[in-house]
Amino acid sequence: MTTDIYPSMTVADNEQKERPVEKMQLGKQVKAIRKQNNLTLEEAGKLTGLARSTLSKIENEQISPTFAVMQKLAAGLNIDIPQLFTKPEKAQATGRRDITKSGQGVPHLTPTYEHELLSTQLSQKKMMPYRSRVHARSFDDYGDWVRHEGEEFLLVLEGEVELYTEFYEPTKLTVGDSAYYDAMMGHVVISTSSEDALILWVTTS
Amino acid sequence: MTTDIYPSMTVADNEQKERPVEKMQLGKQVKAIRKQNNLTLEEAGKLTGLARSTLSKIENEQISPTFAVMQKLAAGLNIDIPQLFTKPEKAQATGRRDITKSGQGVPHLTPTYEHELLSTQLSQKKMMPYRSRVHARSFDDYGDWVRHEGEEFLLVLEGEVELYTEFYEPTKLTVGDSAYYDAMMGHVVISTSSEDALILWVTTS
DNA sequence: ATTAAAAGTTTCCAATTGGAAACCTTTGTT
DNA sequence: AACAAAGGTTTCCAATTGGAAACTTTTAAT
Repeated sequence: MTTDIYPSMTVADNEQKERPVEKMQLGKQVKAIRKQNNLTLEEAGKLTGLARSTLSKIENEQISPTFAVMQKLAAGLNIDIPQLFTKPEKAQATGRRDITKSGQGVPHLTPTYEHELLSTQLSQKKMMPYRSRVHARSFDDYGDWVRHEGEEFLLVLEGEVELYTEFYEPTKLTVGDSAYYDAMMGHVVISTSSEDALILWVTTS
Repeated sequence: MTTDIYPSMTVADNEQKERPVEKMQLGKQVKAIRKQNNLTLEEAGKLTGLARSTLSKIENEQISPTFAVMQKLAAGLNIDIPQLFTKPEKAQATGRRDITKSGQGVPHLTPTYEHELLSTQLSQKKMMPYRSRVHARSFDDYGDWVRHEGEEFLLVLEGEVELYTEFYEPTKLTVGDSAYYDAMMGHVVISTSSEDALILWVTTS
């Protein structure tokens, strides 16, 4: 070993420590998925291009399917391969809700926007909704692209705006129009009407 | 949920549409991971409990390993199985966007709602936005609670509604009001004004 | 209850995988 | 350059998978 910052793997290392083995039954999972789609082995066979006997054996853990077969399975059932052996993480049913009356959100001001954060009572949520008045009137009001992790959905509530996104032509949006984009792609919204535009935004956390 | 928005799978369905096949080379990936850890086939063999000939053949795509072997591989190299065939997601910047002009979404009708699905061009997205006219005028129009995986955000665009959620008192919402809740908690929205209410909904996938 | 059809399991065997060892190739040393 | 050693590939074969068809169980209908 040279001077690695992080210890690299060694044979000895691993022979010791046990990694918590993926103890999910691939078979159980496949069967569950098939049942969820109300398919018989015959039908699933048609979809995946596999013999129903093969499917039966996989479901009953009598054989360990090859990767090629797993690909056929996933493609045929229209799912991703990991779903074949990963438990569908059970809804963390928080059983909570949070209502925000109009105008009662948490304000957050910037030169270009006047944000009103919604649903701020729930901390662990997967989406971040907020409503914003757009002050910006030109791309230069931002200086540069806005860019961050996650995906973003927006809906125009009032006014008219122009949505600038990297790689695309600027697009005019009016009340009721919406857009969905990868937020890592540079993006910026400016108001093109006389008054400020009002936008609803939802971002993934 | 009784009123599914998305159609369920059928045999006919799938025989038509091709799912973009995971065209990642499992072999390339395995080799890359082994190299990253500065392991020889011999060493990797020790770690995983597989013959170096087997590893060689897997890396060169000469054989399709069984799931059992993939488990050994993952355990031995101390990674998760999906990493064996998934490119290390580079902030998965899809670099895509999808704009839906007002009224141009995909319609979906139920007795209680008139949905307009937004941003349907992007398939792998994390949020599902749609705009709905609420026909329902009483809880009984639904028969039972609506309940499903994920979280839900809603914003009232027009009209007045009453939001029923399990464990909470019904709440009146008017234009601009919003709510965020765990969708596993029973929920239902009814219009309380003379005309149908219009709601924006965003659900996690 | 009986029968027919559908769904699922098991058997049998050809095709493919996985391991041991032989066989190449590359790297490093003199 | 020649050699040795390490790393990697290919061969050969036993073990296992995957498909076709036989067989058993379940469901539905009379």
